[in-house]
Amino acid sequence: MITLSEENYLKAILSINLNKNNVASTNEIANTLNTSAASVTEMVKKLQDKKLVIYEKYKGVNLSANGRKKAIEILRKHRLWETFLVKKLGFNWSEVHDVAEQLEHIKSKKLTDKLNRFLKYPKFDPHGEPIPTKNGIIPTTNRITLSEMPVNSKGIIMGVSLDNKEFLEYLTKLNISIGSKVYAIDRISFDQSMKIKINTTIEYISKEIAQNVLIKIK
Amino acid sequence: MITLSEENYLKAILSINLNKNNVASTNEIANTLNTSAASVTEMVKKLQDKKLVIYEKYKGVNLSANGRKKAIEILRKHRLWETFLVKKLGFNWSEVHDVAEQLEHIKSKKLTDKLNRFLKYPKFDPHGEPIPTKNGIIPTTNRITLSEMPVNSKGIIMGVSLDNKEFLEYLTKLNISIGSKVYAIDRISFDQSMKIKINTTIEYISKEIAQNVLIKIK
DNA sequence: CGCATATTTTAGGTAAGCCTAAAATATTTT
DNA sequence: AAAATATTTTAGGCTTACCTAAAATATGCG
Repeated sequence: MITLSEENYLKAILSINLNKNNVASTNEIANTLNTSAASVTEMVKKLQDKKLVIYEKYKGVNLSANGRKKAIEILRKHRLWETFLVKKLGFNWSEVHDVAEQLEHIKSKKLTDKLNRFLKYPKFDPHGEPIPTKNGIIPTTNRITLSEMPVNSKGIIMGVSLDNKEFLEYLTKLNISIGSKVYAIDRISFDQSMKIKINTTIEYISKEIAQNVLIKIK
Repeated sequence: MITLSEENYLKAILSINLNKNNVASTNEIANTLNTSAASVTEMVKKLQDKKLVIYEKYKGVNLSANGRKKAIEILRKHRLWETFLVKKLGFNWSEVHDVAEQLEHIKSKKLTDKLNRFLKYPKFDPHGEPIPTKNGIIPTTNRITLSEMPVNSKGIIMGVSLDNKEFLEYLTKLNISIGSKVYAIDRISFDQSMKIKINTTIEYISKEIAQNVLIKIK
């Protein structure tokens, strides 16, 4: 049996893996989970005993095949539940994260399958993130971040890579949502901030925002 | 903040309260939760410090007004989730208990409200049990148990008072479900077992079964 | 390359929630 | 009402998951 804490560690390691594509360091995990480095070391040893991670002292942590499978299952549940909350219960995309964070730990394969079916096998969650398949594959999406968009090019908002309430609410205020048309007008080399057109409105956004908005180029 | 364990204790005390309408003894709680009497004593002290129960050494435990409110909220969530699982996801009534047992602990008032609305404000769960209202009232239902039914009287199955997989599957096998017509043909005084007619079929059921099936008399 | 700084691990401690065994109290039987 | 039995509480221990402080190791800069 896998505990709630263990699940959260696996999820954190997967998330670091996907975002930076390399091994997760002790400090990175500690920051992600708002815990101490010492606690991470301790837990990582436990996960290693359970063959869920591959770990070498001072060298960082990686998921084992089995650990990755478990982590992806949690991610799958998280994204299915977010979809349910938005599509069926009428939640706003900025308020679902905390609840999905609880729901993702519900243990029942049957429930996940039935939920998936009820939602008509969705491919993306409300933030535009791909929902992993039942057999643990995270569909790739050829998307780039807004910060990588060439100046004078057009695109469409496909999603976000950060599930943070303030961030999402700010996007809503700028009228940035999935499907919006975006045109990159200028990028200031000093701070990498950008001048963009969202649908028909001109907006100025910081590097931090641009890095977390996903675009499909036209 | 209230922990998962604390929630389970409150729920157990409420359940004993409702079924036997009196204070819960240490042993009763321990049996309900499959834990030791010593653990119960310890936890009950903690709940007393938090003003969730009223407890006097060797005299048993009762819920405080606040504790009762909390316990009823959990019961409400449990029954709403069971309704969701059966009505929306197509689970069988005998398989929902364990999953609902997990879902009932999800913390989000908004979620409960939206779920309730999504389900169109159901009054009863799939087992025929009344769903507590948002303000903590458990609607009363004038039902009797099958074991209390007079011989030679007619009734309709309204629900069950036990949420146990084997029990529910056995009922399904006997074709006993909510809405079924029942006629009490005979009761054997030796063991209180009964001969009944379910719709058009004659069946023999034990006292244990009869005590957990709820009937509305015609 | 060697020293300063940053990162990671170890050591030792805490709180929650469980346990068993023994002691205290309550209840039932004779 | 005293003895026998049942229930409840106390005492002492265990595991999980957290913490801080100190020690060990790795990294980066002059």
